[in-house]
Amino acid sequence: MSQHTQPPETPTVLDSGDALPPIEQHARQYETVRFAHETELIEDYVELIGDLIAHRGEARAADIASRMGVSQATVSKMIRRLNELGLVTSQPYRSLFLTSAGKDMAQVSRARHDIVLNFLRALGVNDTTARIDAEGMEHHVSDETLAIMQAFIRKNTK
Amino acid sequence: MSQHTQPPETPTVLDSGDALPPIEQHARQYETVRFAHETELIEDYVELIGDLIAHRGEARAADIASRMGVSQATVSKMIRRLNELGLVTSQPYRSLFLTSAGKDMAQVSRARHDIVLNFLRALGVNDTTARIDAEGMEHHVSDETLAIMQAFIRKNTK
DNA sequence: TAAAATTGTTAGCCTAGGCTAAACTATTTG
DNA sequence: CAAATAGTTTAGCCTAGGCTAACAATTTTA
Ligand SMILES: [Mn+2]
Ligand SMILES: [Mn+2]
Ligand SMILES: [Mn+2]
Ligand SMILES: [Mn+2]
Repeated sequence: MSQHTQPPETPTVLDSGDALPPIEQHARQYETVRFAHETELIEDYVELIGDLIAHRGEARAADIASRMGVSQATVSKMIRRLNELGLVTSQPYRSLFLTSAGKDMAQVSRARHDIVLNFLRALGVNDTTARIDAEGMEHHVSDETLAIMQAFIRKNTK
Repeated sequence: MSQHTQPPETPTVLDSGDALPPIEQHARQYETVRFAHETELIEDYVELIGDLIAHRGEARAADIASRMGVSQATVSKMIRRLNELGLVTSQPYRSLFLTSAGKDMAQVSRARHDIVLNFLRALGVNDTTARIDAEGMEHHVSDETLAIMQAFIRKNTK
C-alpha cells in the first residue's frame, strides 16, 4: 500500500481488539455513512411534515422551523428542494402537502424511526434520551439490524 | 403557532403511535444530530489514524484515502483541518502523528466504536453489517445508551 | 543514478445546509 | 377596513466536504 519502508515490527502502541478490515470493506463502511448523510435530512423533513399533517391537520413552514430548530429561511429553501425531488407540493404562502412519493417516504421513515425508538426503550433507555439517540441512529440502521430490533421489541415488551 | 385558521378537527390521516414531543424537546433532538454531524468525520479520521499507527506503525495520507474511499486531495485538505484543530502534527510529505489531544480523541472514539460494534454482534447482527451500522450509529449514541449496551454485551457474551 | 512510479499538495469548482436582513403576503385586530 | 402582526420568500453570505487536474516531492526500480 505504502511506498515507504515499513518501520520495525511490534509497534509500541497497544493493539486494540480487532484487526483492520480489508481496505475495500473498510471504504464501503464510510461510503455507506456518506450516502446516509445525503438522504437523512430529506427523510427527517418528510417524516416531520407527515407527522404535522397527521397530528395537526396541516404542515406550515413556521412550525417546521420551530420543531427543527432552524430559521424559516432554511426551511423555505429546503421546501424548494423537496418540491424539486417530487416529495411535496406547495403554493406560495400556503401549507404543504406530500405527494404520493412523499407519503411513501414518510411512512417508511416513520416506521423505521418507531422501531429504533421502541428498541431503545425496550433496552431500558430513558424516553428523552431514546428520542434523541433514535433521531440520529435511525439513518444508520440496516434492514437486517432493524429486523433484529423488531424481534427484540416483541420479546421484551408486554 | 400558526396564524392561520385551524382546519376541522379529526384529521382523515391515521394517527401513528406517539404524539409529537413538545416543540423545545423536538428541536433539541435535531440540534443534537446536527452537532454530531459536525464532529463525526473528525472523529473517524482521528480514530483511523490511531488505528493505522497501532496496526501498521504509521499513518500515511494515501492509506487514509483508500480506507476512507475518498480522493487524496480530500484527505490532504482534511489533514490541514486536523492540524488546525490541534489533533495531529504533520510535515509535508511525511506521515502523521497524533497530538495528545488526538490520542485522547482516538481512544475515546475507538472505545465507543467497539462497544457499539460488539453490541450489534451480541444482538446477532452479521459481522459485516454490524461494522457498517456501527460506523454510522456510533456518533449518535448517548453515554446512557452506551452504558446499557456495555451491560448487554457483558450479559450476552461468553 | 536517471527514469518511472507513487505519494502528497494546491487550485479551482461544486453542492448541501446553515445564517441574517429585507421584502413581500396573508391574517388578525382596533 | 386600515394598521399591525405573523408568516413566507428571496438575496447574499458562510463553512464543510466532496471532486478533478496540474504540479511537486519522494521512493523505487531499471
Ligand atoms: Mn432522524
Ligand atoms: Mn468510529
Ligand atoms: Mn464512524
Ligand atoms: Mn449521522
